[in-house]
Amino acid sequence: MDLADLQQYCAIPGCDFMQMLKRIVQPLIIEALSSMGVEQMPVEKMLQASRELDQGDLALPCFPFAKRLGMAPAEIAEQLAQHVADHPAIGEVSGVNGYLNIRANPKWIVEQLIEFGTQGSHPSPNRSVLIEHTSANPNGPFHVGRARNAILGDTLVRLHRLFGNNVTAEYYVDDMGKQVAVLAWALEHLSAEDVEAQLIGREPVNPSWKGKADHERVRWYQAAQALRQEKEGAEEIEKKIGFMVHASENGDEAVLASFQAAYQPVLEGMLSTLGRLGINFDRFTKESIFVTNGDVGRLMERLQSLEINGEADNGAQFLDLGARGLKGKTEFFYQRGDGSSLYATRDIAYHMWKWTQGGDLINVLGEDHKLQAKQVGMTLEELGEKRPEVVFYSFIKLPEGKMSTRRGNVVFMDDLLEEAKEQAAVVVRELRPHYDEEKISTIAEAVGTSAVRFNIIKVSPEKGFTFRWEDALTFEAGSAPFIMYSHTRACSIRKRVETEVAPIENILNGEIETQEHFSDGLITLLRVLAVHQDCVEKAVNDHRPHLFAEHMLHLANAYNAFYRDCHILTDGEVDKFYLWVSELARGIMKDGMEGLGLIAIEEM
RNA sequence: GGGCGUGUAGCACAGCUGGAUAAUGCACCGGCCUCCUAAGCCGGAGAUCGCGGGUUCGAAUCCUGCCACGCCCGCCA
Repeated sequence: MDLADLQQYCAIPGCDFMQMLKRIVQPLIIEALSSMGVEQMPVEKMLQASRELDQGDLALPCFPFAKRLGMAPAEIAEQLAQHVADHPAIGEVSGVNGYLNIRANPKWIVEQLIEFGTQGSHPSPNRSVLIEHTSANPNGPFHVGRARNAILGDTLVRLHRLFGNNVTAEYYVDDMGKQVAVLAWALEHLSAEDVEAQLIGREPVNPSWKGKADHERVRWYQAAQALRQEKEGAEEIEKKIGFMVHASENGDEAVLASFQAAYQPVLEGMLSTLGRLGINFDRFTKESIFVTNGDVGRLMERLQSLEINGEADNGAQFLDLGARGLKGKTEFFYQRGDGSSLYATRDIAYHMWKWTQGGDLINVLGEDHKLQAKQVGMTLEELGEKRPEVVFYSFIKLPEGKMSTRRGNVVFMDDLLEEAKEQAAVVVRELRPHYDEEKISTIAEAVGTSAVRFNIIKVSPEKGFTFRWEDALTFEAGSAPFIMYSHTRACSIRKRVETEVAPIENILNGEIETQEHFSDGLITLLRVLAVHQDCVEKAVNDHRPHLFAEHMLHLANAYNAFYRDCHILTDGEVDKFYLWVSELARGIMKDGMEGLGLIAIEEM
């Protein structure tokens, strides 16, 4: 196979280096097998990335051939190794323990990296996606319990962008529910004194957040919630709030305006917290617009004409989704007896609108929304629309139990970030006593926020997560600072080469000559670089960012091995090839960190 | 009761489209700064993969039963 063939393989979407190698090796193995008398085996499926990296890059288990050949698998593997033809891409072929192991020729990997970069000639997918995430009710400060949605969602946004997709990050603002009504009622009816009287015994607002509306106004919300629990007066309050909710659901402009006045500053406070984590949105869509613009009304009419529609005694409308295979409680109510809409109904209208925006839809939701999401999805299909893709996650809880804004047992993200920064600053001061306070502050902020994000994104979303301060504030291997540190090493080398030798561009222009000798650290790094794009793709397509987080840990670790084995700058002399590898890795680390929302500082 | 999810070393966590000695970090033990930032590197010890059956040449992975934990099963949002 010559270069032209290789390029052809590279033009296949989703083709990374391991797949290229596989495509090269596969026919050679089929040939070798047939020379041994084995035909028509699904080699493509059997040939896999090796688990034992010491043994090779690709492995073919030979056990299934044993019966046909009447030989021991170990023997087959060994013989097969003899029969596989040479190829420049293949470094070594061996038969061990019944496995045929194929090692890529590091020189070949380097040639591919030089020719194509880590992305190969991978065409940018350029798919449009609308990712809706967070969408937390604007009734109080962002707490750690809500953070998983935001961090997961934002990382998905970033990874899609890294992959080349066109992303809109959207926040669906719940501006008409009971929670907002409670907030609006409280702000209108309670004085600051009333609120504090109600919240005696609870922690006061952290002085650091005085004047931040989310922290201030949540007190009103909590006071109102407490009042609603009381024996006296609760009924009256409930009536008023019910009236407001009702009015909002019927699209009452004045009530909606009062809601907005109540929640907007809170929302802005939450967004500033998210901004500190690098989380931003392209668009905010208010739930109420689908009521006021008539979409919800039209939707309910359409739903009523469906054959699975049913009506309760009081006139409430539902769909019998049992007829479409839903188990358990099959009645899905979308309209109250009084004709008003429900949250899910508005959500359906919202999704129909989202589909008109011209992109695939991805939602990030807590596991408590699973049933609801299923009902919404089934209804959308019933209407001839597509279902959105949904990424679910388990809740973050505290060691002492579930978090709740209402009850006030929460860890605020603002406090966590402040604490993270402080802890990081302690470490920087200790490790780099010569840095001035301004520099320490910049580094500590980057390290603190990155560590918080990474701590949450590195575990798979369906796994329950217990928040622990000591885990969130770990800055060692396995954390964001570990990745950041490897990157600063690469930056540091770059800086030294530039100041002590010459501008990098001058050194790296012209041919890069590969070396004949490849040390362990170099090979380790090349291998990780070779699978990078594949990791991005997998994380994006499977909605599993934690896989990419783990890959970045591997990359940082591999860079450290390379750093150990391959000295770039020795006595004022630059090893051009090593510098090229280092610069390639530096760029990939930087992009990858961007994809995870980690801040790629150059010194720490 | 029904649906969905989770259960892997002392702790945390990966692997789950079946394949080798179950990966990684913390904690623990030992080694490495006259050498590009030691937030690092190298080595060691530590696992009946919740429990029982089944399918298979081969099971943490698939099927099945059981146990434990979480979430959901509102004309709430």
